[in-house]
Amino acid sequence: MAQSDTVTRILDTAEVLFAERGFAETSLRNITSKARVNLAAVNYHFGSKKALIQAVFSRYLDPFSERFHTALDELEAHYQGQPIPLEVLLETMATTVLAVPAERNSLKVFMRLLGLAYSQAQGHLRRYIQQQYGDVFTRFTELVRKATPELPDAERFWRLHFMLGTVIFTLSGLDALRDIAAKDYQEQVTVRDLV
Amino acid sequence: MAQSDTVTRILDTAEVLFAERGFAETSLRNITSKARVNLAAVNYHFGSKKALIQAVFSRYLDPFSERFHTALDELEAHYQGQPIPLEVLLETMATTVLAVPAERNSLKVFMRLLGLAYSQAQGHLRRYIQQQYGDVFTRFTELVRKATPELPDAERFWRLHFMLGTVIFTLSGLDALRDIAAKDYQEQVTVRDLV
DNA sequence: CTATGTTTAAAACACCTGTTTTTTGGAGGG
DNA sequence: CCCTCCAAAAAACAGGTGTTTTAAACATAG
Repeated sequence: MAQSDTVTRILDTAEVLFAERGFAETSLRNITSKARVNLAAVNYHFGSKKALIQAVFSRYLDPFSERFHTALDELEAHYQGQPIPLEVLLETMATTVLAVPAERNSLKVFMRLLGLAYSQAQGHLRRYIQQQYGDVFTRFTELVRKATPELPDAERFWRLHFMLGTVIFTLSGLDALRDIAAKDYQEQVTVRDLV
Repeated sequence: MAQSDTVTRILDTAEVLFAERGFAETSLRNITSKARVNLAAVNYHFGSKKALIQAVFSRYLDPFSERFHTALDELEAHYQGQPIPLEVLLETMATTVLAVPAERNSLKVFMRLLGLAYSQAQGHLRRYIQQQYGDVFTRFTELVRKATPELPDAERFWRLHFMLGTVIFTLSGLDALRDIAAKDYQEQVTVRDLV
């Protein structure tokens, strides 16, 4: 069993358990037993549970951050200093978000993790994400600012956070909602329908 | 020290600790030591930690449920079978929500708890809330249905959940956002501004 | 005052947690 | 072959968890 096998096995198992039950409710023994891996492997490869949590996020956010940066590069090159239309910015963000989990587990897991990062106190996580990926978000909001110069700063700030809240909250509870919807209205709902 | 004193002391302390750090991250010893109450008192008065969590929610949701029912009664009496306008329904819900925590701790705590109930798996909680307060919500959505007969059921369903997500997500992270807003824009934001 | 039921206090219980240490296994290079 | 190095496995550790038990204090009714 090569190293990478054990490491990715841990990451794969951890991310779905975290997404399902939260961080505190998921023990290392839950993860290692389900991943059929020795308990000590987590502390051996990652150092601590906190580091494992951050590694789970990195595996999603690193590709996202990179792609989003290059996508914004292309947009800026194309518009040559002119403000990029708001719809284009939002569309770009949406497609970048959707592109990431396609090759990994699922959009649901990704969104659940983002929701947990927001809601579940876990101070270290928010700090980590802030200092690791804060610049992409700052760059994006700056472009949004140029796209909507008529809005007061506070107004734009609140609208962005409303949007974020709606998306993360809804998509992170997606299959619960899908279940309700299916039961109530005999209707199939897919994510593509929503975007 | 009369009984009620110990019980309410536990509830008062538990609700802010739960709101701050979540359920799993808050131990009974945290609660009882901060409330200056014996550890065993929780299991004596409530039976278990799960029951304590449910009791915390009941203290918020029972008054809310009751008031909301009577508010809807008055509306139905006033409109005498005619559909109640959507804006009136939403306004009523908002004012009822805001009325509850006025006499208790704070809107922030109430919203944080609702957010946790949604996001933090805690299967027993969602089940409890569903079977305890499901009827109020059902009644409300039914009135919304009559107010918006032109909407397909699924469309209305999603719009309601989008709205819920926005409100809960935003208000539950309110002071974090308030801090950011204050730092970024030197602007004071109050909840009243938002509704 | 005694007796009864109820609330607090203290201690102990069994279990689970993240982490560390020790031991084993096995592959690659001199 | 032996040695080294690294990964895996097993065991042990210290500390925290929810809960239960035991003992004491208290109030109240007979």
